[in-house]
Amino acid sequence: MSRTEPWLTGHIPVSPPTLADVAERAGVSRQTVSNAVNNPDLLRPGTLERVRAAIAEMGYSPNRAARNLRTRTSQLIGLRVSPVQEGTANAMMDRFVHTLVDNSAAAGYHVLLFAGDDDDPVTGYERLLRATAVDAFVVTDTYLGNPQATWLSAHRAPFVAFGRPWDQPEATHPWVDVDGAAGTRLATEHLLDRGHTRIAWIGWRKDSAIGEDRRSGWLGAMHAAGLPTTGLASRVEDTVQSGAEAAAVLLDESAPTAFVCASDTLAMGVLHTLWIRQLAPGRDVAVIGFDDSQVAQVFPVGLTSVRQPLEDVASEIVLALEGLLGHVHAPAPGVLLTPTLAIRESS
Amino acid sequence: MSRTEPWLTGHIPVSPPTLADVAERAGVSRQTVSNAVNNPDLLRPGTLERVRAAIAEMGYSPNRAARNLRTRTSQLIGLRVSPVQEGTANAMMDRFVHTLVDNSAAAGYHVLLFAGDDDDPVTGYERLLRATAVDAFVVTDTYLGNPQATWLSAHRAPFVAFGRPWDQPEATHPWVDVDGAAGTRLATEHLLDRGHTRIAWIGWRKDSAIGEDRRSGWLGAMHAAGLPTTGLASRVEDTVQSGAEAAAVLLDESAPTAFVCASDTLAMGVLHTLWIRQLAPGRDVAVIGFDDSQVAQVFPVGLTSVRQPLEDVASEIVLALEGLLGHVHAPAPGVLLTPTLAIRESS
DNA sequence: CTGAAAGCGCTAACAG
DNA sequence: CTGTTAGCGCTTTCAG
Repeated sequence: MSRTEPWLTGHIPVSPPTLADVAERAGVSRQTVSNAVNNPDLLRPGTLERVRAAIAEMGYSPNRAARNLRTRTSQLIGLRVSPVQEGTANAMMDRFVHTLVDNSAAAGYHVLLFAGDDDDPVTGYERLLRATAVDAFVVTDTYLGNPQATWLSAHRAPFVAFGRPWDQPEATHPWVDVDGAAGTRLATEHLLDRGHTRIAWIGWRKDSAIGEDRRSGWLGAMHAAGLPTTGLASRVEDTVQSGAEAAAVLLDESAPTAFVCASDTLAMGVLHTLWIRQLAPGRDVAVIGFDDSQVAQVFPVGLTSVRQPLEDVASEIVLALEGLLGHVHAPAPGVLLTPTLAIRESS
Repeated sequence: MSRTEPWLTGHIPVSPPTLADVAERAGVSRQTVSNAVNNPDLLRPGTLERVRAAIAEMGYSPNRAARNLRTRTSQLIGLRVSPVQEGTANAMMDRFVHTLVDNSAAAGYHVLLFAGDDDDPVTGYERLLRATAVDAFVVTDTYLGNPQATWLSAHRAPFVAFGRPWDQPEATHPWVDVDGAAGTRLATEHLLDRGHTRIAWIGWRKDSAIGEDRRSGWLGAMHAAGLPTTGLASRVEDTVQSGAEAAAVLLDESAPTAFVCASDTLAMGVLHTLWIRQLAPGRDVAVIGFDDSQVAQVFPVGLTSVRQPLEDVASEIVLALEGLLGHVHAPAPGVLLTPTLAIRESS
């Protein structure tokens, strides 16, 4: 592959070979070359081989634009990137994007990144759609109240969401999500196994559906174990500072021996408070975060964290996309995956 | 914009309007509509307004594939994503990609992500190039010895590198890079200002050009201050573990009061060793990392870190790309940007 | 199984 | 300043 192709050799840039060039060389019609590429079964073995040889010799690849124009597809999947949030541990998207790119490639798609500002999340989608620049979208930021999903549905644009349509039970679009409650349940049960009984929760404000979901896993596990939860829960903003303050208050008032947090960011706050109070994470007080971000992995003590199976999420999303675009009526409107626990020294 | 467009309203999906549709509605020829979009100056104000009204009414956008076929461009910039490295603090790419997407959008380009495996870094590029699927590439992983850059140059493919062609002085392609030596010099001088004199360096193996560059900044600043550096430098692998071990050895043998590290990952290792030895970062021993990763930002103590001006890198890259694609012979083959220091509690 | 004809939607090059 | 003509490279009919 890394051999120099004839048409790229010359010092004067020359346009790549076309179907017609290959056809002439192989002594067949253009159509036959097209078939050799797209429907090899239609060719007699001998012809096929001859055409293939010509293709290889000339370094031919079908022109994308021409094919797109003809087939009315682009083999492109749109993914909107929202502005980076500094100061949070959310490098999760990085991992997701990577696996999405890999999975899409296997299905013959590329990922097109486009910018979007959070004030008007819809216009980016609309432009690409009208220009028929992408075949479908992957929508990730469903936590925003999800105007994109609603808009895309209304406009019959193919898309798959990473995230459940929390507040729209009537939504029928395909989605893939991770069971946050199962994750925190896993975390809590892990701590119960370690002998902890006073396990605190630090999560987000009540208006976050994801936050409430994660909280319910902790609550359920505690109740199932017959343990009280009064005074052991806190709801704050997703910052290190808030996590640290919440931990301090909880330690003073309820003396928990372990913390389950809705995010790694909050868990870092807890670790900060422990450090100030000379408490050793994992030995004196256990801490578990959520997302298995790079911060959790690199942090010297090693932060135990709930890890989303993003590889599986990506592959399910691509599967759903293929269903959507293959005009196969996808059977599964929603897929819920279970996270795992990355256990480290902090628990 | 978020108003429902006529052609998207119906419950039966109907294809978007074409140039011809708009032309008919506006009572002009197709070419005039094309001009209204691409060369508005050519139209008489009255006609222009009439055409624009028709465009708005029908919700018309030029079909991308058709335009691409005709103009032989794709308005797409290819960016290869290599497999995620777990366990390192390198979320830098995240920030870079975001700013690249934003800057590209402003220039009328989208970013196409494609997968690449590190064993054969070239084939992904070749396929896209042959299919004329992208107009140009941005190459980021120049530290690999850079076979991509060489290959792309040889094949006269337009690309801009993020990273200098360290080992190829004869390279003529445009590149944008960050002055690592300036960054570590900044860090070292900051520590000197704070009264430190025994400042240690923990960096990478000698075969890393970037590593040697960063090391030279520390070395230069120390020498400029007339301070000795013997026994104060260590070269290890880029892992938390290695950083921790190197710090332990250096503390035992040379008793430095400050560390400058080639990466945040290594700095985390140093912090780990300090923590084990009950030394307070920033008070007992100062630590400075490199990259201002999320880890540095979120870490409870707050890790001072050299921050690459990725926004500027992205905008310079897009500038270079525009030069390349506009067939303007770009005047600047290389742009070197200076990093800043994000000062936190660890120093 | 192979070939010929047609056209996807757009814009470059002219002519009026 | 506007309209006509031509064709980018490909695939989808439909005949042979």
